[in-house]
Amino acid sequence: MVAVQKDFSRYDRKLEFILRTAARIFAEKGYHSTSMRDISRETGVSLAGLYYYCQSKDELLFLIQDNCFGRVLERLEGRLTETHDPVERLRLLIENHLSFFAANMAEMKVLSHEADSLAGEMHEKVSGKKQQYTQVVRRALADVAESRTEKDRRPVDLTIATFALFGMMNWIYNWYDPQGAMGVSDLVENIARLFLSGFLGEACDEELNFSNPAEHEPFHMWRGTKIESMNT
Amino acid sequence: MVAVQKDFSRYDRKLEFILRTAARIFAEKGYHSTSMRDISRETGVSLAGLYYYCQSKDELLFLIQDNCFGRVLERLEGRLTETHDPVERLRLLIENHLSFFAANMAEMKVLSHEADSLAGEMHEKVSGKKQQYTQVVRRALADVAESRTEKDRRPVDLTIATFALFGMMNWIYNWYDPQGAMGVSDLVENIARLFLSGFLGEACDEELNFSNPAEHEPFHMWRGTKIESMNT
DNA sequence: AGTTTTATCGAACGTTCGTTCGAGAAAGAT
DNA sequence: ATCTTTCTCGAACGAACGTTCGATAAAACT
Repeated sequence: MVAVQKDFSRYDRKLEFILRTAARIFAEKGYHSTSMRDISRETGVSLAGLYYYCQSKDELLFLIQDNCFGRVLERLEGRLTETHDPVERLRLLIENHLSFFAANMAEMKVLSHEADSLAGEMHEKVSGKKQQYTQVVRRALADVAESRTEKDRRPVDLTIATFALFGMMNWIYNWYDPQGAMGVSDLVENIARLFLSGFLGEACDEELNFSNPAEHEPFHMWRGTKIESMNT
Repeated sequence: MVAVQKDFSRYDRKLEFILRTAARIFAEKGYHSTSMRDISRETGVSLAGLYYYCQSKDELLFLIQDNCFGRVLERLEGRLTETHDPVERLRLLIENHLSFFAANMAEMKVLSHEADSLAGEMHEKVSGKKQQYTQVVRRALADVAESRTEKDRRPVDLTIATFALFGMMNWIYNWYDPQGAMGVSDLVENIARLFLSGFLGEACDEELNFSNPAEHEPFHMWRGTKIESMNT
């Protein structure tokens, strides 16, 4: 019953290692096509041993999604306190989403692509966070619209705009290669530009403050250092 | 060996009925979570009987995807001959994609969501059509950009713009309800507006010719009439 | 040292899966 | 009416699946 720091940390780090590996395989072959034997093989943990760290395959998916959503939300809410300017806040939001996506492609792909692979309570909990996140984005868009005179604003439906933005951002798991030549900064700048002022339309670079592009340091959702093998 | 019209038609119509049902179930529960027994139950065709109409479960998915892509491409190429104005062509392209999507939600969801569920030759063939489609869209965007002076154009990366547009359009299966209050016209207008002139930015309604909204007649990919049950 | 807690695993269980086979019914042709 | 082709299906097969159990090893604690 006495949980010393070392034991607690050991268990947690190995669970995290399993989750990280599982996320990678889920992203590669899809949740339903991945077997517990796949995860066993890749982690080096025996098939039965996995069930010491989770109650079911479902729970692995849940832990990945819940953790992932928690981190994005957490970081977003921290960032949004930085400024009160609606356009700048929206740019922060896009930057937060895309840089986190790029730094955690596997987990975010699992989050986007396996949204309906859970059922029951677990599905409810993840869906709750998704709705919460959606509301934050919708609110941010509404703020931008309201900060404008009717003349400087496009007559775009708020719901469509919200999901269009999500579509632009979440679709990247279908084509973007984080290792490739195109950096996260390019992604953020282009998508923020596209969404705000469109493919044609007038410039808004001053407002978006793209003259000195921000640093986009990778933000990994897992705490532990990379562990190639967990053989003790 | 003598294939009379009636026999040929009978076989084809039943295969189509199976494909249509399979597409619906694939869309509902995902390809890998759908069993041949599910399809058997919903179609009323016995488990073994299904294999008279297809060689494998893979082939069912392939036939749906191949058929679906074929139809969109076919219709798009027909429509694109209507005009030479780049902006109008792009609007046509968006309208074509979204109205087809809305009229064939199940099939298009299967196309978007199960893009990597096939392997080997079948995957190659569908991927080929996808690349072809992507090229057409990319070309259309390039034409729009080239028709503009540098001043009237946003400095947006062509690859990012292409996939951002696909993201906006394909993401709708995650939220849009074709039976709901929001019509396809709303979808097309808003997304075309958003993509071309952005959430802020200047108007482009004249160019997009939104004053008299076009008719968006449902275009169903299957030829046959609706068949509730195939009991003969 | 001994005792308790934590961690690991081989072997197996029951289920479900995609697919096959051969017999037979239905439909069409002559 | 007879023969041929087209179509259907119950029953079964082998493989793979998620999960469990009891034994055992490793680690931590006293």
